[in-house]
Amino acid sequence: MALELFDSKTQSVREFVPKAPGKVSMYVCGPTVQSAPHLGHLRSALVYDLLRRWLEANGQRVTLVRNVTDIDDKVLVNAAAANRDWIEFAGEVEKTFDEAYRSLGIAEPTHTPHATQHIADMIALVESLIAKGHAYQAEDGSANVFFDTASWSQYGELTNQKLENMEGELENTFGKRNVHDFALFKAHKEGEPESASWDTPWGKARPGWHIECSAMAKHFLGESFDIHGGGLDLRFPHHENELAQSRANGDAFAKFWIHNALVTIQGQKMSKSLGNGVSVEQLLEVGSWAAIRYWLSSSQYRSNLDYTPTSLSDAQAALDRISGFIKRAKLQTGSTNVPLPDNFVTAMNSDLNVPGAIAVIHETVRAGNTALDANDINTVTTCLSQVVQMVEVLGLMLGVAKEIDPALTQKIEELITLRAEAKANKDFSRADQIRDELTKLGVTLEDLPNQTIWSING
RNA sequence: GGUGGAGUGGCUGAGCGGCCCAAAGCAGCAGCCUGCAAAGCUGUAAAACCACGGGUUCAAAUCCCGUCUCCACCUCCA
Repeated sequence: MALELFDSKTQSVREFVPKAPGKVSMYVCGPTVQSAPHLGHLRSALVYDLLRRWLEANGQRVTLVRNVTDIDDKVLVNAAAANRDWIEFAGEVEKTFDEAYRSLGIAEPTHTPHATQHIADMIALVESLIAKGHAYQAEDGSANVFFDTASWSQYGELTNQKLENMEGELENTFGKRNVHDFALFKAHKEGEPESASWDTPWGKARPGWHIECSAMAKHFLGESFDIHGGGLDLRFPHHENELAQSRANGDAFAKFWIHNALVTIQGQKMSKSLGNGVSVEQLLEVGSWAAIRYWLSSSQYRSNLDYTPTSLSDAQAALDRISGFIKRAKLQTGSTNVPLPDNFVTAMNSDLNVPGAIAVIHETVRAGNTALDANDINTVTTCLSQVVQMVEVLGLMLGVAKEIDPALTQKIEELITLRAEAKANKDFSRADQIRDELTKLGVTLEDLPNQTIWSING
């Protein structure tokens, strides 16, 4: 079965066929680096990481572009509030995103363009739009440049809206012809840093938010590409405007629009503006990065994902079940190359049903555990191989190879040996005493029929 | 006012016309294992009348109509 994805422009599930066989081009809206990431940003990045992994697992060569919006009103405002140079500020915030992505096992995109490095591309695109009659310099003579929504009859096609039904800004400001027109370039304002504007044919200005994605997508992927992704909250106006700009310019733009649903907390959207975001620091107090990744994968990407106090501990418990099987099975056998289970493939191909795919992992773990009990090594080998490969595709086992201080390892193993001796001598109070000691070190013991294995920090 | 989406067991969360008297995980319970166990495993066991009311169909959680509730977007947000 082929991969089917929900295209939010046509609002239908369609078979995904890349325009160039074997190659997939994807553009994903990355963060505006105005403040540190919260769960929602991580979910978004993870969704496209999973899509990319699945495409690659199926032999596609994926070119993934994820931009960084490093010039924007909020960046300037937040930098000023922190009394910092905005460029440094944006760079630092970006680092916190990179760090979180890396820790979550999200692979680096093929390209990570920054808005400030593609001003020339944007100017060229805007000049072209003006020449085609779809954009204009502000009526008030400022360096503001707007997209002329009235000139583009298909405006609203992405979100199925009509201009006359839309609420607009109450006041028509900055020299727009129409309240729904949106900025392509914003004129330099008094009090803003000189470094935050560029010389353009219309005067000193900085780019509007939407134009960067159109320009950078075209720069890296061409006029037409396969997939455009981003958070559901970007559908309008951001993606609608991107589409309008690019299409009005004559570019075919994205063939599939993918929108990931949001992370909620108590049923409400987690967002910077609501200030209810759960930060990475807060999460790491209750769970590991692996638990965060597992949890973020545990709902289909088009469903909301509600954060509850037990979310991460539930995820950690489920993950421990999988890693426990892998660890035990590896003591008995190795893994070989086997095909992924059909159910797993079907789930992944069904609009990236990752929770369905995870269910298959658990089913396979159960089968493997049963086989371990029955000493059925052939089945154990098959299950282990399948689990390892599925886990690999989903990138679930973060930090499996985490390093432990060799001296500590030695101490732990000595204690385990002493405990085994005590047990052999039926000195159980001594054995329990040693076990307590290990518990204090954060070590959990697991007594197997013929040996004791251990893990650290739960 | 407009445009989308959602309501499934104690919790999380799949399924979207028959394989569903509803996957999977967590919690719980029972059993196994164990010197014991806070660890591990298993479940032929238990737990959901799939928001509510109508309808279509041989067959509905899944389709249609109505009602209620909730969420998102139309302003910066993944």
